[in-house]
Amino acid sequence: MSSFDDMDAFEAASLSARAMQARPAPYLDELNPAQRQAVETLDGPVLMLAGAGTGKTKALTARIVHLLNQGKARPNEILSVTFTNKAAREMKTRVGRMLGQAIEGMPWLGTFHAISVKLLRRHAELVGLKSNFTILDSDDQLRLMKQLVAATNIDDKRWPPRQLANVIDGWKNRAITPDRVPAAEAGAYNHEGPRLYAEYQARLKELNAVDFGDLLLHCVTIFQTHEDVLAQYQRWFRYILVDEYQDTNVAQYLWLRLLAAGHRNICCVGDDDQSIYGWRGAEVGNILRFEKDFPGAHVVRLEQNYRSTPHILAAASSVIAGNESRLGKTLWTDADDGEKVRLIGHWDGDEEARWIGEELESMQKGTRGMRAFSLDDCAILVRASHQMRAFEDRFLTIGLPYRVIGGPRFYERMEIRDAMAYFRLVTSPEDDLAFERIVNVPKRGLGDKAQQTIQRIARDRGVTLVDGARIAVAEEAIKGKGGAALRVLVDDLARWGRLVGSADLTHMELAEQILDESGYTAMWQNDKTPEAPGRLENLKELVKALEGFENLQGFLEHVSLVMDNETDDGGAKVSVMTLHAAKGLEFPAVFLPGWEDGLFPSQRSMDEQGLKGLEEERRLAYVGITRAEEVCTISFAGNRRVFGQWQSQMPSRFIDELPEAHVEVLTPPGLYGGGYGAAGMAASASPEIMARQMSDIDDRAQRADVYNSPGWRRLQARSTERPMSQPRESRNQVIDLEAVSAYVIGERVFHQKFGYGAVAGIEGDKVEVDFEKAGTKKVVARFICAADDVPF
DNA sequence: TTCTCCCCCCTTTTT
DNA sequence: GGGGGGAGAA
Repeated sequence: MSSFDDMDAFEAASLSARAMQARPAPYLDELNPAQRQAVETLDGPVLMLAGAGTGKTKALTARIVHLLNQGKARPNEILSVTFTNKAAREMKTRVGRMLGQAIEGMPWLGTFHAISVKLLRRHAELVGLKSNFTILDSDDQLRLMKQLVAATNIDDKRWPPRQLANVIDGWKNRAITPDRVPAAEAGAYNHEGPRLYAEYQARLKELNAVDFGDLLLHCVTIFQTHEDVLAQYQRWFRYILVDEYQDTNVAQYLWLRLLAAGHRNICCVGDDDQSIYGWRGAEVGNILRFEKDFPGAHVVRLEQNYRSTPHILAAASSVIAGNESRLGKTLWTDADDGEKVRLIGHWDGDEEARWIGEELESMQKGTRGMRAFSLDDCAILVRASHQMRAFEDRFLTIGLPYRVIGGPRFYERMEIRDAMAYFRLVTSPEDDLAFERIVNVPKRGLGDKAQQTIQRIARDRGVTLVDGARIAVAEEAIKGKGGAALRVLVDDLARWGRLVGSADLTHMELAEQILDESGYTAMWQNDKTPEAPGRLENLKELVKALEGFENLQGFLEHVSLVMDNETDDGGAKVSVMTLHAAKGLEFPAVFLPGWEDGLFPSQRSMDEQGLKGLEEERRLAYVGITRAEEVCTISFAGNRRVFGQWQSQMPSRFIDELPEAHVEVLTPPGLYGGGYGAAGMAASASPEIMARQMSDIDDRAQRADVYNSPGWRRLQARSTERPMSQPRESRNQVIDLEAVSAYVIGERVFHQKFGYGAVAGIEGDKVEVDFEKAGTKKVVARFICAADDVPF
């Protein structure tokens, strides 16, 4: 039954081992010396420091194959952990391809979370859960937090429940249980953090539910408190492989270290320069500390890059060199030069999207002396998901096929969540959160008051909400229409529950029946809003997605772990995704739009994390650039809509860090030449841009002022006054001196974020300003401008 | 109870 | 430009 004693797996294992032993290991010949060393050093701890594009997945998969080939382990004795489902899938197919056969027998190749679920289902009772526990999504999690906060005397305006969720997540990421919250952090969330954390955990237990963080945390707890269980797995997992080690958080680190403690056959692969999940609790320290944790570890560095051209590599290296804390690697390649990294500035975000759209169209035919690219070869990587909409809008207008990866996800849509809540409730009636979600969806006349009655009854008798509702119906605690509707709902739930696993109908039919009989489908059919048809479509797709699973439970678990619904209907498409989602991927042509200070690097990251945040942003820039194989196009806009308001933007500081010798500035006519006003616009701008410009009130004045803004000056300075060949130091000096000398003490200045103020002192390239609202702050000179020059 | 309007705050990034 | 929450009306 369990994969532990899975005979199929065993069969597959011995089969493949024999098959591989019959002929030599061709996969080894394809490796370079460093990769080969990483693959062949099978026993003992190994740390593979693998820069971007150095073939680490290849090495990792070859290592798995080699383990099997050498008869070191059977497929189900290898624990192989990744961070994303995508990476897990990829590795599975690559191992299969290398072995020359489909590989079904690797049950322990998966994400930390997927593997943890598997472990936890077996040992749930050790942490007070039943093995059919539900996994809450962040939506449920937040609703639970809200309830807890509401029950406390806390102003949820000042202390948003979301913040509590972050605090608790942070603790879980560091494997801190409620009883172990450090004294220094007892003040978190208005001093209620630790108590609410304990309450939250208690509530989860009542609900027989876990959140994402719990999956790992519970496993660690089990390992720490039940030596026999731990020992069993230590013996079972003879070899451990970990991908993206730089992204492990403390909980994951403990999880791994406990499992590897016996034989220490652990191979971690990572790149400190690609650590981009610090906000999720990732500890780069884990990778830096590896040799201490595992004395005698073999460290292998993969530095030959097989992905990108030298220009792209040089640009990436130059940017990442700005970071202080790194192990340091030198990537090299023997590829031909190819295109320089292309840099282009735009008037605004719409213009940027328009240009990229047009560029994509011409690139399909081949343009600017480059080869032709298929849309599948192209990707647009953004910092924040809201940037994707501009591209979607544009691509829809011009009919350019695109695919959004990791955007608003299928399973996060309202109708899908509602439907899933029905399914959840039918398969596990104790799922109170699911009940709350659907009790009045569709409208059943069960408003706040009725729901409170149900809650009260349930709490008083210590039963689930469904049972509470049943009692309310029996005792007629809820009168009128609502009461009648509740009776129907309760009966329906019971009836559907009896149909689960029934031989008379498939789980797809059951799902359909639930949606129809509950009135949920009808609710959307009667809905006249424009999105209703789409929602019905999605529901159909949901039922269709059920086909791939044996039963409803299996499906629900899949969904909670794999939030994306991969449906790709052929045809070449350009991919649009966040930089985070792009990690581990590569594309011949990459567009990196929105390189503007505040957006990228993100203001928030810098505000909250300071230099640490900036360095993580810089690593993100590095990840972005290194996704490109042949062409990398970076762009920024002078103006952008932020929360629906036009705001002038300054080019990202990372742009200054690009090496000039490897960058080509693409300058469309009319942008920098000063002729962007009426004349230049008529010639080059598209009708809709003109229309928008015309509709902007006093746009003429605005435009004139933008010319004087520091960002605009910098833009101009960059492309015209100083040729790209000028050495970098002197360029920076020029800018800074320029900016500083522009101010005198006492002068009234303006700062994007802090507003108006008076210059109080000048120090290098920093200016001390007494802001009227924000107090005295030292700011970088180029972020302020004379008060008269304010761009609006 | 529900609907609608208005105001506020907001947005990193993901398993 | 958009969603959530509160207030007030049908």
